[in-house]
Amino acid sequence: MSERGKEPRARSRCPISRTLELVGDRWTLVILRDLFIGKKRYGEFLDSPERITTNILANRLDLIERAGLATRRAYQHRPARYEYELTEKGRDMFPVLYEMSRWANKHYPETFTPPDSFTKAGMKASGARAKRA
Amino acid sequence: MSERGKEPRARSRCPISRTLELVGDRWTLVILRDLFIGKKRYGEFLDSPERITTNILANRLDLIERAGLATRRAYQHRPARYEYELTEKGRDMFPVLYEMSRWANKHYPETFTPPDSFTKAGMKASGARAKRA
DNA sequence: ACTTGTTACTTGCAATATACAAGTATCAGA
DNA sequence: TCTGATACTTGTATATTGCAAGTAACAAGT
Repeated sequence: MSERGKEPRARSRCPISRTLELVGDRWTLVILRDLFIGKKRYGEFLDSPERITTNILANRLDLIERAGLATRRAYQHRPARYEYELTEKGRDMFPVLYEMSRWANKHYPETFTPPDSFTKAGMKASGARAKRA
Repeated sequence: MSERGKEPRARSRCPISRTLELVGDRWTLVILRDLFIGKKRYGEFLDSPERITTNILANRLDLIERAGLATRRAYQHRPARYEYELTEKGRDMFPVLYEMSRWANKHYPETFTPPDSFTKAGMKASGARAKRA
């Protein structure tokens, strides 16, 4: 990947629109979810039940890194192997995931309730930043 | 529009994935945002600064209605004119929009802070449902 | 040495979605 | 009759997605 090039200017200054320009697709936030669960490696993301394809995964990992939501670092050289880790900016996305989760749990009974490990990990990761009201 | 046909089965039972299958695109949630602001009509959605195109708007309004996020009703016949209105299911999406807004406000200083009218309207619309823990 | 397996991708191609421009139908009002 | 408004639909080019296959660099087994 790694097609450089200026990112197109934002459609507007609306914060919702701005967020959607970054993560408004079917896959980016499921990778973020996996990172919150503690997954770090390419193969782990591939194993998720949604079955992301390899080209999309590679593309999204690149976008996620370039957007500063996660960092990539080699945990091994020769052959190079990488791990991805959420940044604070990425961790700050937890409340969005949390509210999506609550919404679906309310309106789609076939969805499962996230395990405490997710909720607690996310709460801790995003810290008091997740609080409000 | 109005291509019927069964909706494809969900990728997984994960509530986050399920939500993204519905609203995981660049436009659906900006239309929801407009509905929260109080916009009701086709032309009002078109006027938003993001400049949605007419075919996408028509498609999304159809999807939004079919998903039960809003209802469509004719406010006038001959010629038929319609207004869209959030359902409870749609109003329940407010916390997601709110958290997206907060996230972008924190990480993208060029985004504006939503007016109180948005926040209050949303809080009221989603009511105590948005509360908890 | 050769084969198999693992990891992290890339490449090719068809299908679908999006953007952009233009057109349509139905009416109201001048 | 002409202009304008509203709510779309249609056509076409481009971009994104999904699916299958291939690649590179090694490790371990036979």
